[in-house]
Amino acid sequence: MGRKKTYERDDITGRAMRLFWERGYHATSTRDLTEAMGVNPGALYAEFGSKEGLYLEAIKLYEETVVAGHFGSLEAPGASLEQIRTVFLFMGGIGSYDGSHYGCLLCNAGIELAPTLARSEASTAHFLTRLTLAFGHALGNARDAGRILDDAPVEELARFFPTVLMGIFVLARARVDAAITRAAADQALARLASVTRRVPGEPAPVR
Amino acid sequence: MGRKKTYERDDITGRAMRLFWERGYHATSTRDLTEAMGVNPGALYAEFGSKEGLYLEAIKLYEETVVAGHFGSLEAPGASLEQIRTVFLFMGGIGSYDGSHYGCLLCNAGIELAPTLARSEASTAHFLTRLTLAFGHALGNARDAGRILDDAPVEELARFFPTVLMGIFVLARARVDAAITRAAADQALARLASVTRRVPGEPAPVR
DNA sequence: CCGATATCATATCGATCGTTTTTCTACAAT
DNA sequence: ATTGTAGAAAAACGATCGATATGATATCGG
Repeated sequence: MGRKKTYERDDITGRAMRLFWERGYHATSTRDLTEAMGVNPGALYAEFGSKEGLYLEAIKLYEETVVAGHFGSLEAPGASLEQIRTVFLFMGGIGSYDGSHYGCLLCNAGIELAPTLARSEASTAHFLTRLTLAFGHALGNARDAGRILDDAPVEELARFFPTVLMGIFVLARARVDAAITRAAADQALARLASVTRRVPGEPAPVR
Repeated sequence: MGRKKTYERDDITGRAMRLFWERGYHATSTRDLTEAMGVNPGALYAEFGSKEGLYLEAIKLYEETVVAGHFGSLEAPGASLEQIRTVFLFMGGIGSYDGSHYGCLLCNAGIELAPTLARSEASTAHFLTRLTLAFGHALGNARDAGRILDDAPVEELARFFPTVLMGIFVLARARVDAAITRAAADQALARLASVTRRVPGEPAPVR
C-alpha cells in the first residue's frame, strides 16, 4: 500500500555519481543533487541517509560500472599484454574524449576527501589495490606464457602502472594538452616493451 | 602614522598554504584560516581580498618555495640524469615521510578546483608545464653529453616523468603502502635506464 | 468507494558559510 | 598632549549549507 516511487534507485544514484564525478564532493550541494536526480530532499535522505551516504553509494556504483568497464578486461582469466596495451591506448587518448576533464571519481575522492573522510580514503586505497592485482594478474599470465622476461619485476610493474594511470587522470582533469597524456601512456608501454620477449610476427617495441 | 601590523604577510600566507595543502580548499573555512594564521577576518580580507585570493596567493608561495625546493635542481644549468634520479628517489620514499599524505598542493588544486576555478586549473597546468620543461632540460643536457641514446624520445619522457610524479602524489594522499610509491618511482627510473648509454664506472641499470 | 499509508512537493529548520561593519586600540605627526 | 589614522578585535551581515517537518497526492487493500 502507499504511493509508488517515481524513480529507480540505481538511476538516481547514477545521476548523483556523475555530478560528484564532475564537480567533487564539496562543490556539489544537496540542492544540485536533488535537482539532477529529479527527486525531493526527503527521498534523498530516505534512500541514502545523508549526503555522505549518497556519495559512498555513488562510489560503489562507480566501481561496479565505470571501473569494471574500463579495467575489467585486465581481471579476466586470459588477460595478458594485449589487455594492458589496450588500457594504456585508451588512457593515452583520454584527453580527446568528451568529459575527460571529469578524471576518475575514485582518484578525485582520494585527493579531495582522504584527509577528512576515512571511508573515502579506504575506497581509493581499495581501488588502487584492485588495479594492482589486475595488472599483476595480467603480467603473471604473460610471464607464465613466456611473453615477458623471466626476471621481469612483475610486482613492481603492477604497482607502477596504476600510478601512471592516476597521473594521467590528474592531467586529464587539469585539461592539459592531449599529446601529454598520450606521451605518458606511450612511455608506460615502452617500459612494458623493455621486459617483453620478442616473438615472430609481433611488432617491435615502441621507443 | 597609524598602528603597526602584528604579522608578516609571507608568514600568514605560509600558514594558510599549509592548511589548504592538508585539507583542500572547500574543507578549509575562513575561520579555520584566521585561527591558524593568527589574524582577524578584517586582516585577511584587507590583505587578500577574498578566500579565493588567499588560496591563489598560497599557490604562488607554494610554487616559489616547495616546488622550487623539490624540483629546482632539475632547472639548474647543469641538470642531468643525477638530478632526475634524485627526484625519483625522493618521491619513491615519500610514503615514509611525515606529512606525505598532504600530497602536492598543485595536484590537489587541479583535482578539486579545476572544473570550477579557472585560475586553479591554469596554475596546475602551468605547474605541469614547468615540470615538463625541467625534465626536458635535464634530458636535453644528458643527450648533449652523450649520456642517453641519440634516438631517446626526450620530449615524450619529459611528459612521462611529471605524470608519474602526479600519480605518486595521489598515492601518497590516499596513504597507500610506502612500498608502492617506491616501486612506481623505481620503474620510472628503469624506463630512464633503458635509454641510458652505459659508460665505464657507472652502475648497471635497475630492473 | 474508502480509509490507510507511502511518496510527493514545498516550506523551513538551525548551523555555518564567506564577508562586512562596527568599535576599540596603538602609533605617529603636529 | 592632541589628533588623525591604520590596524586589531569582535559582532553581525545575508546567503547558503545539510537536513527535516508539513501537508497534498497517489496507490493500495478492503
